Amino acid sequence: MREHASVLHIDLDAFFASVEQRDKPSLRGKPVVVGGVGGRGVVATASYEARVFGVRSAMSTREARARCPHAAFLSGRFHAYRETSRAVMGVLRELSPLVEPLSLDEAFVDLAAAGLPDLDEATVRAVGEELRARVHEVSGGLTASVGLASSKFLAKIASEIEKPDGLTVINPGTERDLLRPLNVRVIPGVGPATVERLRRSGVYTVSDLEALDEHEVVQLLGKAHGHSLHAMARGEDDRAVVPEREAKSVSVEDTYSTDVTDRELMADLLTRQAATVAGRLAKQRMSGRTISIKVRLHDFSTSSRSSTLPAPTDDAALIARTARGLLTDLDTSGGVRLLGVGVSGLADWVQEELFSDPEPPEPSDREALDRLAPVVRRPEWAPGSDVIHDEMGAGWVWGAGRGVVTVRFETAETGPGPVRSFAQDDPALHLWQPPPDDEAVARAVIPPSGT
DNA sequence: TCTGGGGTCCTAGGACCC
DNA sequence: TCTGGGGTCCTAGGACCC
Repeated sequence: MREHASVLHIDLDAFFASVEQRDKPSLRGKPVVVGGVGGRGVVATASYEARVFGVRSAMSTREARARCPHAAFLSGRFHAYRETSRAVMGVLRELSPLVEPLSLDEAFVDLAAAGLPDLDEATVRAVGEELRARVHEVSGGLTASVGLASSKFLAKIASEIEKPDGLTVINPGTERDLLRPLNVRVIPGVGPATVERLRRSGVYTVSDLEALDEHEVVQLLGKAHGHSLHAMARGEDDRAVVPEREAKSVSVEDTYSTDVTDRELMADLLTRQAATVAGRLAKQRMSGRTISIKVRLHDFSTSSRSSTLPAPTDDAALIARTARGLLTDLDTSGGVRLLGVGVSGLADWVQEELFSDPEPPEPSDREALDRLAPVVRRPEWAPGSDVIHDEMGAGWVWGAGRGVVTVRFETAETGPGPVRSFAQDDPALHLWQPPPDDEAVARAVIPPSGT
């Protein structure tokens, strides 16, 4: 626990809707709802004028329309939101090097790293107010709510207290009294399922939770969750403000306005999503080993399937082929409302382990390969021992499974080359007859249009 | 015609290895 | 015939957050 209220949380009020009102004066003072406008859309943000009618985030757009038919329903201009967000985050970073964005409209700032002369209440309050003014300025008139406290958890609660367009400082020492009467739902990580479990144990408020000993909470909610909730109920939270975090996955998903029943169409949709994911990976100079699909059926039940490749890839064709292979596993006969493709297990694009294990063949191996004669196609390929070879160079078979063979190419002249994928039964792939005491070696004869 | 899209983290079981 | 005990990786699902 810090001795000063040096963690700042800032939250832009009704962010998406406010940007729309900023850019379209005719919407000012009127109910605005930003979100999915189609038949299966949900509300991302409602302006305060729309909230009066009971419109809330995550509500279906259908219901929002019923509650507030005269609101403006907009699908969102993420480019504008991102730009405004960038300007605001820039202001925060002028204040302290330790800024942790949580989303486009929210961030923590560590004032202990801001080089302030003092961190007493009057100082942090003044800093918070000045920040709100600066944000108003650079964002073209948006309002923000700011909370200041001795931890992330409490700073976030603080910013809610005077929302919108307000500022609250929770002074160190007063945290527990402030928390006790609040609903357990205020604790981060307590969602509907946890609320229900706690309710069955007669726990409604933070003070109820505080009365339980740690063992009981862990029993009820599991190790990690129980531990952190027990601590937070006591106002204990020593999580640091971390400025940069590496992405762990990249994914795309789409809900269709009507359920998809045609398997071929599903395959096409997955292929397109794979291309989108591959594009994002390439843009971030990342690649990943685990390919996942997500399928939501007509009844909203959701399944996922994943497959881990031997080496990271950002290749759209390989991601697509793997994704389509994973779909084979699932019964979609009732129709599908959502499909998604994701890649996780991310690595920087050029990473040593990509090339180091198993050892790529030495250039001299290439000559050895040339002396071998092709005979038959191989029914399956052995990662790590089969070698594929064509005019691009020599490559090891990295992965084989689910109908796909991945090959990593490398030559002495060009160095490490791409990871490419082939259908396991691709007629272009030929087995080379190994010498009597040599291990199995393969050769790929790839047409120019290959992969 | 209830219920988005982008993520993160945790759990639990099985495989596999030493 | 009587069978340990970790550790790590992988998969599937669930909860949660904005």
